[in-house]
Amino acid sequence: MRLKEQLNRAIADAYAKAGIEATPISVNEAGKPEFGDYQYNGAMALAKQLKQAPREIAERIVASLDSPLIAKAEIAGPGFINLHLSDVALSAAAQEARSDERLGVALKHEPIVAVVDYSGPNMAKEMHVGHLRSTIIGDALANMLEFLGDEVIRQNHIGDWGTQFGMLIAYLEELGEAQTDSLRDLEAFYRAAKQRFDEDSAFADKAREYVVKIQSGDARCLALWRRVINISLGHCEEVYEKLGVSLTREDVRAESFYNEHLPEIVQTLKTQGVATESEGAQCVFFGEDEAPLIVQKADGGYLYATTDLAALWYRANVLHAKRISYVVDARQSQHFKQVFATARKAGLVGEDVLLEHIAFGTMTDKNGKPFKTREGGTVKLIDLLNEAIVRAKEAIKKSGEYDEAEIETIAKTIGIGAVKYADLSMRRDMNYVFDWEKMLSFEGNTALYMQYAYARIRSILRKYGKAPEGEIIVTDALEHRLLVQLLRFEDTLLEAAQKAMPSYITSYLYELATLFMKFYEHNPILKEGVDEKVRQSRLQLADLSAKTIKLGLGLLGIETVERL
RNA sequence: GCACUCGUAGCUCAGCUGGAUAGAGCACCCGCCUUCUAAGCGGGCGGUCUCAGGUUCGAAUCCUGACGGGUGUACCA
Repeated sequence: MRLKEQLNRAIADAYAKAGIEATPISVNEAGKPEFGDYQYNGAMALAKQLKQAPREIAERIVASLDSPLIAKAEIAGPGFINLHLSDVALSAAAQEARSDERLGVALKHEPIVAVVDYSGPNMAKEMHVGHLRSTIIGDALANMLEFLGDEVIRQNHIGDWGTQFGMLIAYLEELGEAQTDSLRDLEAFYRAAKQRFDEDSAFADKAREYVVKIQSGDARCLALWRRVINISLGHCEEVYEKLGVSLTREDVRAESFYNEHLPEIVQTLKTQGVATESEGAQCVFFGEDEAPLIVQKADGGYLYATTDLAALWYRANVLHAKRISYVVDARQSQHFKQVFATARKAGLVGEDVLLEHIAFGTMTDKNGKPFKTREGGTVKLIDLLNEAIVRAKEAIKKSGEYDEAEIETIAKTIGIGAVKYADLSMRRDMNYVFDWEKMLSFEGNTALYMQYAYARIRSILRKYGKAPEGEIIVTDALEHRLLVQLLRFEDTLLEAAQKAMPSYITSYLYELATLFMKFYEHNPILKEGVDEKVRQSRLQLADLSAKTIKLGLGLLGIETVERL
């Protein structure tokens, strides 16, 4: 239910009715339960304009306020309007939501094609913990947009093109082409190849020559290259599978895919005068103090920026995207700013296409330094995930009796859930220090808290065994708050999707689960002595809570289990 | 040098389309399992929201500056 939209409309109507000629501001969620559910703070700002006391203005607004959603509007302090929502209206909406697969969340009226570019691992190395953020934030964003009705095209812009591949295939050839087993540990393979490259100049020359050969389409080199890419992609898919990320091979649109378009991109930029030559390279300039965007090197080679421009053109003109979101580390802000500006200037994307860099902070080590692949201190992503599952297993064994299969499922669900939640629950623009304990914690505000709340509810519903029915009757303030929180789901989701902020969802879910836990402690459901109508009502509140938690976590890519 | 970003409780973080006594988790102290899962609930402790100005009826939130951390800054991706 779009609560804010409805309340804002009610306020706008009240303005019109009261003859107030001004654009109302938006209602806010109330800071404290005593202040109602929502508050409207627009009266104070009007005082000067209307030359009237703010409380009097508030009274005029309240007198004209007429909405079935609002049970009571009170004026407080200097002119706050505290809105108390109607339990009758909310109950009806909640019942509707409960019987709807989408929990009452409307599909967009005008869906668009939205491209989400995320994960983008380098094929020369294994994924490490630094790749976690792009992968799971991007996946969450894609899921949210898709759920809201957009046609989402996931794009995994893998790094499969560049100088390292000459080195890798030269080394693979040297080992003997049958030796693909040695690629199983890609990190070790990379290190060994690098060592050969650094120590033997003849080998280095061959590696460089192979780069050219791949790019010019030499069949044998291409075959070797494809072998490396395939195995490397297999590693990634293993991680995606374990992580529960929705990316598939269909979503891969590698750097090499754009290779053939690069010359025409540069040509276009040159023809339009967007790119000019400087020190032999083709550059796009922005300002005195700003380094240019180089689109073609002095030696004729193309760069990262060129590929991104080609990708942008492709996404806007072939895929017809109207929103293109790059989920990439904040360190590349300037790069994207320049690439977007260049694409616009050259008309590679239309004015009506939203280009956004969904920047996220860097994951660092304890010294505040970003993880580096070649420094040995890197944690492989697959190792983190496996460790999470092991620790989850230990925690499970302490707390209950499960059979073997159940242990596997539950450990994976809560272990992976913990890792993803630890990351998603923080604002994405924050840097943070990688910490095993934090990633693998099961206490407090973690995925497990929500998963536990979910399992508790499912247990009650299982025990009851039938579908609850009848009205939802609010018997106390706690139930009212739970009900309001449940109906705030759509507003939260809309904002999270619009701003690409998965942490809005985690905050929401934590609050919801907290309210449910309190409700659970204080308001018995199946116990003796509970009035039958109240029981039916509470069962429904519990049911919708479970469904909302499951859906919300699901959009974040976090699973639930029926029993914990 | 220039640009971007962050600076909130001992630690990790919410809150930042300006609003009423600034919220969680962890840690620490106390209480609650003979009835729906104690991975939980209740209570306590803990803050000059980095600092200084400004805008405003009202600033953790907006603007300017300083300080501190991180990052980027011409042919890597």
